Amino acid sequence: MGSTMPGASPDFTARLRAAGLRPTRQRVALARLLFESGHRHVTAESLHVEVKSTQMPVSLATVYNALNQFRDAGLLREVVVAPGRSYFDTNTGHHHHFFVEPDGALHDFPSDKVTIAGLPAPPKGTRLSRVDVIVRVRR
Amino acid sequence: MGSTMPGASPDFTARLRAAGLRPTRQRVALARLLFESGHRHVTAESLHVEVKSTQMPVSLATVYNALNQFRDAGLLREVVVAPGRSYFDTNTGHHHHFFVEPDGALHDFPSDKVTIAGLPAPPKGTRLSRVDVIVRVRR
DNA sequence: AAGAAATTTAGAACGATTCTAAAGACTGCG
DNA sequence: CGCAGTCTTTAGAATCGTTCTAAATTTCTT
Ligand SMILES: [Mn+2]
Ligand SMILES: [Mn+2]
Ligand SMILES: [Zn+2]
Ligand SMILES: [Zn+2]
Repeated sequence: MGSTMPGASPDFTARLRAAGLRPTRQRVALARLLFESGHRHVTAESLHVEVKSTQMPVSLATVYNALNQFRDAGLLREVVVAPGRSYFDTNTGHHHHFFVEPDGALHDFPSDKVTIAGLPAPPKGTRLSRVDVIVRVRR
Repeated sequence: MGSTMPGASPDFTARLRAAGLRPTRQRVALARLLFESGHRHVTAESLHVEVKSTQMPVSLATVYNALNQFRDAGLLREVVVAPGRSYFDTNTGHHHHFFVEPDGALHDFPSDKVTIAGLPAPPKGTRLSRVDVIVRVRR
């Protein structure tokens, strides 16, 4: 058995360490929720609700800290679709989003079949950073 | 001369009335700032600063009310580019945006030269509402 | 195990936006 | 015009999402 933490998640521990983050219990618990299944879109509040119903409840401040750190480390990407609320996306690859207006649900779609042609050159003195396509839909 | 308000703006008065909004002095003052010259991108705060240096200062609450009403009436469109701040856009036609990351500046670009091909069909039970393209650039 | 450094936490603080309820303005009618 | 009715404005309080503070706890290194 493992030397220090039975039932630990060496995967997430290593992944956090590789990102330059100490694998604290809180960060491991959050990383498990975020990364152990498929891609997800969460808000700080939704992730906090989720982690509270766990063996390792985590304060809301820590959820915010972790999300920002994970984003800065490239483990997450932040998606802005609505004023006043940030979504964090575990899918860091190239893709775009459907945003379902009333409920606030986000759905990925791959960018490799999408062609954006005819974009003008960036304004003088600026370099392209990212192109976000948000397809807003309603029921 | 006009019958009741010398120096009034019949243009804006009529435009507000057509939108189902009473042409109050505050709304006329804001409409003048927003619509009398070319297209603009404003925040509630920036428009408030601007209108305060006018013969008709307007409270911040009224600026928020007016921007939301103008948006609901189709006179403005709301653009979401950064968490925690809403931009209102006097250009309600089809177009997209450059967003200059550090300073928060927005620049329009026309959508008629841009081709977006290969967008997947909207999720089941939803109808397309709008496609937003945000080209994020940095200095 | 001990010390140093990083992290977590509760609660306060913050900035943007909305709400409340009282005062004021606009409109239609006499 | 003058009034009543309705809508609008306003200051200030409240709310909401997020960040900050500073003290307690955990992690890491030796
Ligand atoms: Mn953030
Ligand atoms: Mn709004
Ligand atoms: Zn996504
Ligand atoms: Zn615009």
